[in-house]
Amino acid sequence: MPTHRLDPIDRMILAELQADGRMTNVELARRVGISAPPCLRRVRTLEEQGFIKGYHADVDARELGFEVQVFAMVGLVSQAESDLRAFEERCREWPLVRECHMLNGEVDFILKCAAPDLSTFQSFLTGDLLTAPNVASVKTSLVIRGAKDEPGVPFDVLEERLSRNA
Amino acid sequence: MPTHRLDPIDRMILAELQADGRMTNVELARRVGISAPPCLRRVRTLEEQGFIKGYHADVDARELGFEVQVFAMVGLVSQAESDLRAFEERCREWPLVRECHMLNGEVDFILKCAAPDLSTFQSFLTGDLLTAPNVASVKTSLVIRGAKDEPGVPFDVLEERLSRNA
DNA sequence: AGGCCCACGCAATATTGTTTCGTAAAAGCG
DNA sequence: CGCTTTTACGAAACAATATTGCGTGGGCCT
Repeated sequence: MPTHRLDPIDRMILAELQADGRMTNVELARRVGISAPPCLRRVRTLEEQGFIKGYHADVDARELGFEVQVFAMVGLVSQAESDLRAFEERCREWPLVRECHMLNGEVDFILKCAAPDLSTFQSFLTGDLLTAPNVASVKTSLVIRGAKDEPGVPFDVLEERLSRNA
Repeated sequence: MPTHRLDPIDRMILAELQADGRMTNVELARRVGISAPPCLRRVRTLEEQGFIKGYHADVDARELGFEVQVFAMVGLVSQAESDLRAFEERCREWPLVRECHMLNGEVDFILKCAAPDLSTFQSFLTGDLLTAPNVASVKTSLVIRGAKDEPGVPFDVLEERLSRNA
């Protein structure tokens, strides 16, 4: 079990790498105010302990030809744990499904999907999702436009909170 | 206007950097089958042309103390363009709101929110979101657990599609 | 064919990543 | 209160990578 305690420098590192994941280590070290070697050690530790799960380029879906983005609200017939797991596993195998979250309330899952065009999504919807075992209902909403898409978490909220509890 | 045409190597680069945004350029070059200098030139071009919008570390929200993730479905009173813009602008200023997408159908916007705990989210909900001008209704759903969270777009779907149209 | 234009690869240099090591400050203990 | 242990830092040395400049070969138009 790791030492699960992050000091202010660790949090700065996470905030910087969340904002720019390709920053060089020397630049990162300069920004958080320590020299390069301990900075790199901290980053490696944060990766090993799972605070950093990975690094990803943010590609422009529309420019790449994925013009359709859809949120799908899915209700299941059975909410037995094994049935929930089975549905989640199916979602992992569908490449059009980018995110799958289990929710409370009347809807069981929300899916974020990306497709090159509407007909591709429609054939996925009718051919895969609606016909999957245990699926009771699906309500889809097309994304007209994106207004905000920030990665990860708001570190400023975290810092505020920590200074209050200090 | 750029030459908007991506060859197979460009798409490979995007796929690799989406999967691992911190890959070194020599490793990337090795994987896509060209030498390092032209590979770096391609990456720079993809960045300048906007195919790559940025790089981000994927941090573990729960480990960091953001235990609550919520989807909020928001309906507005007026859907006049200026009112839509005004609401979007407000979302950009709320740090708890990580994503904001405008939808078709009965719901106008879907918001993905992250908060350290339920009470923080509740005070945002009642103090900010519900009392914001022009907001008619908000339905929130807590995320019980995440089942899939893949970044970006499925490149294998794109390649399939391109080979069919060839 | 000839010439132009890209994009490539090679080689050289600048910058960065990584390991090693000595030191100093903080935490635990007699 | 002083000692040991632990932990993290920074400087230097080394390895690897990023970046630039340049020469070359293939596609393409006239």
